[in-house]
Amino acid sequence: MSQPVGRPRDGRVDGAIAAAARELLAEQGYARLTVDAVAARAGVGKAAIYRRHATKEQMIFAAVMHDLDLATPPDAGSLAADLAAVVRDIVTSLATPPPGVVPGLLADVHADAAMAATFVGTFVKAERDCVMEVLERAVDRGELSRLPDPAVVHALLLGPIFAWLFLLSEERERLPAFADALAHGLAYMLHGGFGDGLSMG
Amino acid sequence: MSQPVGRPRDGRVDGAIAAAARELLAEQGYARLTVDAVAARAGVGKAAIYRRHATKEQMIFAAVMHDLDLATPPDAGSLAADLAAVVRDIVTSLATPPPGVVPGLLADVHADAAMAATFVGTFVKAERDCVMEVLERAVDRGELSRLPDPAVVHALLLGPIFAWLFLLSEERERLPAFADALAHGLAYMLHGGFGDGLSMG
Amino acid sequence: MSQPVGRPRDGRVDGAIAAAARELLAEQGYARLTVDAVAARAGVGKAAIYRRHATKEQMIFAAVMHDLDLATPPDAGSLAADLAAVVRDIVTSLATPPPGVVPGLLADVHADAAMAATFVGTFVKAERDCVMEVLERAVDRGELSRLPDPAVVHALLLGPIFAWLFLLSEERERLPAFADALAHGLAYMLHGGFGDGLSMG
Amino acid sequence: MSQPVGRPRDGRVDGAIAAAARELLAEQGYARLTVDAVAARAGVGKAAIYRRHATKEQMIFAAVMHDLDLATPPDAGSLAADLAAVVRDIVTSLATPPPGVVPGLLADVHADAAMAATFVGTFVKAERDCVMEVLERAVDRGELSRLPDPAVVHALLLGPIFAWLFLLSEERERLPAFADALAHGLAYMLHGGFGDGLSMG
DNA sequence: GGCTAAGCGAGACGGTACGTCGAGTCTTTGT
DNA sequence: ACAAAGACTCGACGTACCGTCTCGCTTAGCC
Repeated sequence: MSQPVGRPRDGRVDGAIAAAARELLAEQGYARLTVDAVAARAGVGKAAIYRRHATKEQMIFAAVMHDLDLATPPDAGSLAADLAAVVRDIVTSLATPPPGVVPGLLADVHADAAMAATFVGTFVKAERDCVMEVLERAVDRGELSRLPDPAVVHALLLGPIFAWLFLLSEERERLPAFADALAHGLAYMLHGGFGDGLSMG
Repeated sequence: MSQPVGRPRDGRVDGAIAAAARELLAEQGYARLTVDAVAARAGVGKAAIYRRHATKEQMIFAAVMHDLDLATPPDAGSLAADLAAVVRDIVTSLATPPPGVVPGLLADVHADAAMAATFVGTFVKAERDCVMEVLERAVDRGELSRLPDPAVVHALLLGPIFAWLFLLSEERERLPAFADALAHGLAYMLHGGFGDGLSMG
Repeated sequence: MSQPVGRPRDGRVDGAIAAAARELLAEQGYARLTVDAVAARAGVGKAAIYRRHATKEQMIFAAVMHDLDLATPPDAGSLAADLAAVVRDIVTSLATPPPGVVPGLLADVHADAAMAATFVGTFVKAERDCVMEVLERAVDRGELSRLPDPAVVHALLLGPIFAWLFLLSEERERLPAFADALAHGLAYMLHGGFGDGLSMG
Repeated sequence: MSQPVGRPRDGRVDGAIAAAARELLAEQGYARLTVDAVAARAGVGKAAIYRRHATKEQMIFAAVMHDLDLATPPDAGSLAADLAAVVRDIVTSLATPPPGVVPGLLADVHADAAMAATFVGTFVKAERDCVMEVLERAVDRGELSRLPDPAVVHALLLGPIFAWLFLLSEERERLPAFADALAHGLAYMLHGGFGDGLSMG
């Protein structure tokens, strides 16, 4: 391993950058965010940002994703309850960032293959693992006879929430009720055998 | 009504701009699209573009949205079959544009209130009308006892397709099968009473 | 000769264009003058302007030069008095247009060979004829023994006035006194034999 | 004094901009000069130009004026000889730049109050100092009894040269002879008392 | 009176340059 | 070697203006 030489990085700088980025995203929106503004707000040189992040997009990605809580929720006793917990986590992830940030980030992810790989390997995989765990619990419990395709279930959980917020621009007040109904409807579907093997994949 | 005065707009210019924009989106991707390049490709001055569109983003929006086919599909005899037809239209809308265009457009829509209003009033409303029509047919047919909330059904149709393509980056080959299963699963859910009154909306 | 066919030009349009151009030159300065503004002010289409003038510069040239009085002043009895009258005409030509117009016009003349030819053939030649006439009177009168080079005398009359106004930006109040001294100084010089044949040309 | 912070300006950039501008003025003329072309020729970004000059015109002004040699010529022993030396310097200043540059610059100077002030404070003042020095020498020598108004003498020196070149478009071959005659004629006039006190100023 | 040709105001057209802004890199001085 | 500051190249943006063209309409002379 290489011994670090010279002045070590100031750890407070990382935090200042992320905080400044989040503040400016909230104040001015995704499209109006500039690296110069982040540097100025953070009281930091632009070089300090580019020493840590290869591009502006990766800086934003890091700032927004920095503390996403994606641990699998504890066993709630039933598939429906477990799915409801997962859906609530998804809602939190999508509804917490300032408006415009999630669509902006998604566009940037699709414009850069490296970010796409990171995004799928980090965020998607973590969520997928939650889904997988919850489904396996249901099989173990005997609620489901076979393990459904987790990609399918994942899409059915994540997609409607995303659509509600960012495609249809429906009222956010109704989102918790919609999320809950989604979890129960999906459990009903899975109990009915949809999602098993051939019928869905 | 004010009768037009001065030289009228040349309709071929609108078409040339939209065509050039679509070509360049396909060839170079969303992020690399330049207004100058569109003007050059269309054989048009930049002024002609900015006379029609306030910003680059609105030009792209108009070019991509200009001829989306969102007519309600004919009655297929059952709710499941009708939903399958709607889902196929949605898949076509989302999967046809060159990669990166849909996420880019979505980000731009969320960065501009005027575009957001247009987007909801055009694309979303047209799709919503399809959904509504299909659900009313099912009620008329006696398949459903009550009319479900069309916003909920819309989110359940559109969201998973979008997630499959743009959030989860799942294989496009499996999309038709997934779309079909989605339509049938959703029909099963609606037959089961989910979406009626309190339980979902 | 070709018989004119079709609607004849509206003579009021020429006047309106020239008047609008002069007004806008006075209000906004040479560099800020636009053809659209002239057309709007004149209540005229741009085509009407370009039907009469090949370029913006020629339009300005015509508008500014439209009524320059360059008739040779009557015999005042002496070379000095005649020169003083010519100098007063030159002062009027140069000091009357709004500030910035003369330098602007001069730059345009030097940017376009056709305008340069017109300028020399019109304005310069008319002034040169005045100078020539005045010098010939002096020879006839016996004030001068030989005819000086009119180009030299012309430069010595016109140049200092131009310099006072546009190169040195000296006070305009002192210009009449300066012009008068110039005329007398020049007459003194010519009486002394400067300007004759070899000694000056 | 505030000590400089951040990266200092690269002095080579200033030189490259000025050199590129002068080259392009010579190659393409005043009207065809573009800022983009200057930047490209200088191997410099446009931002580097606009960091130094507020407008295209000020850039050209700086490029053309940057190294005008306006030192007072050494004492040549007589007023006529001193004036001849000053006139030669003026001829060099006016006849050296590519055609069209001097009129163009003059027009731009009159379109911008800030440039006008700089022009008078720099170029005019330096020339005026030369004139003043030469006249004082003549007074010290006893050639002149009183000091003439330097503004008047300046106008009489500079104006005819400018007129010869840019107003009358006379032959450049005859310019040296004209300049020499001008110097001697002016010396004759001054010796005769014109320019003293009341008679000229 | 009808026909033809050219004028008219209005404003869109292609093109070109402007001056600004942002991204990512580099070069200072300090610590 | 890292820090802040800020100049650097590059390239796109949206605006402005020029000179031309295209509308619908008016105004003349010639049949």
